[in-house]
Amino acid sequence: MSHDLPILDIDETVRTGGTTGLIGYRLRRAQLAVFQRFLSVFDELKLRPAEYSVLVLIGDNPGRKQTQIAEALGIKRANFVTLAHGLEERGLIERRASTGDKRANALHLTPSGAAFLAHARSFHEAMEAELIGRLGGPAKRDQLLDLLARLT
Amino acid sequence: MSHDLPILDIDETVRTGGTTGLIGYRLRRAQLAVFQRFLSVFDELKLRPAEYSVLVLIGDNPGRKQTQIAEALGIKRANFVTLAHGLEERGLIERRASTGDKRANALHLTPSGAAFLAHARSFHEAMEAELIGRLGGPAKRDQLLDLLARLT
DNA sequence: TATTGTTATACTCTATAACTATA
DNA sequence: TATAGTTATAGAGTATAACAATA
Repeated sequence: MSHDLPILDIDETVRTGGTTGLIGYRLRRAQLAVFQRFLSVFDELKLRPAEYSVLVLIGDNPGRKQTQIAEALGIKRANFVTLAHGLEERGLIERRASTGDKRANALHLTPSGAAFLAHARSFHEAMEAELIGRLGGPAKRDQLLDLLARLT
Repeated sequence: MSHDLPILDIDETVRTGGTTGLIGYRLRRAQLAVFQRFLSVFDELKLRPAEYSVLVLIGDNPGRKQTQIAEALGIKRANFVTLAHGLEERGLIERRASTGDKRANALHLTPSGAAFLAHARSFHEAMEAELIGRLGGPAKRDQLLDLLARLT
């Protein structure tokens, strides 16, 4: 892998000989490919990436306020409302009255939400295993996560 | 870097102890961070990532049809119309009548478009150098690009 | 005054269908 | 029949402002 290879290998008839950077471009391409894979795997569960991450966070941090979960995921609290409402309508989460602060909603998984999350997690783990395989093993995965962390 | 660290380090009060995968999540986070950096750097040029990639491709492949440039970048040809129109209105590109096929537009940079692109490239190269620094050098960058390619 | 959840709204990006003129 | 460019449109995702209830 050299930095002066063509940016594009999608269509061999269109190429660049640029020596400019391409980290952002390749990063975006890889992210889109992985997300596309996620979408197709989670299609039958009718679960979007953001919804899955919310369930994971609530499962690991029951009782938190909407603002806390939303901020941890980089979701604006205004947009989190619709997301949480959808999960609540599906019976996966509950918005209980918070003890102490009457403004806040304490988020919890319902029993069926916990079961659903366990199922979704197994899907995710299978996908992750496939990605690790493509990367060349767990050591390569750790290498990738380390490099990504340096960009964040 | 181990795989059973918390997914979230944004807010220490919200964490997961999950052993599930996080490649997609970290990939998305890193991609957003890099794109955010791109947006702030290219803000004064009033240039979006997609517009920049189009200019680069036209610069390296003058005379190509809209469809060819669009497909190479994963942009729908319907959405490419507005994008190309904006670049043309700014005097950066030209849509010339294609020789042979009267349906097609042959895309070219204008002289000022070429000068503008050279300027934008220098911005991009500086950003890329900064990213390489954060990664720990060119070897690390190549390592990252190699790993990303395996995911695509 | 500040914060929580909420509504309304707008802007970008992306996706599809359908049209026209050419091939 | 198929392709190139275009238009219209719809759906996500994301952003801000403003409000009522509560702190």
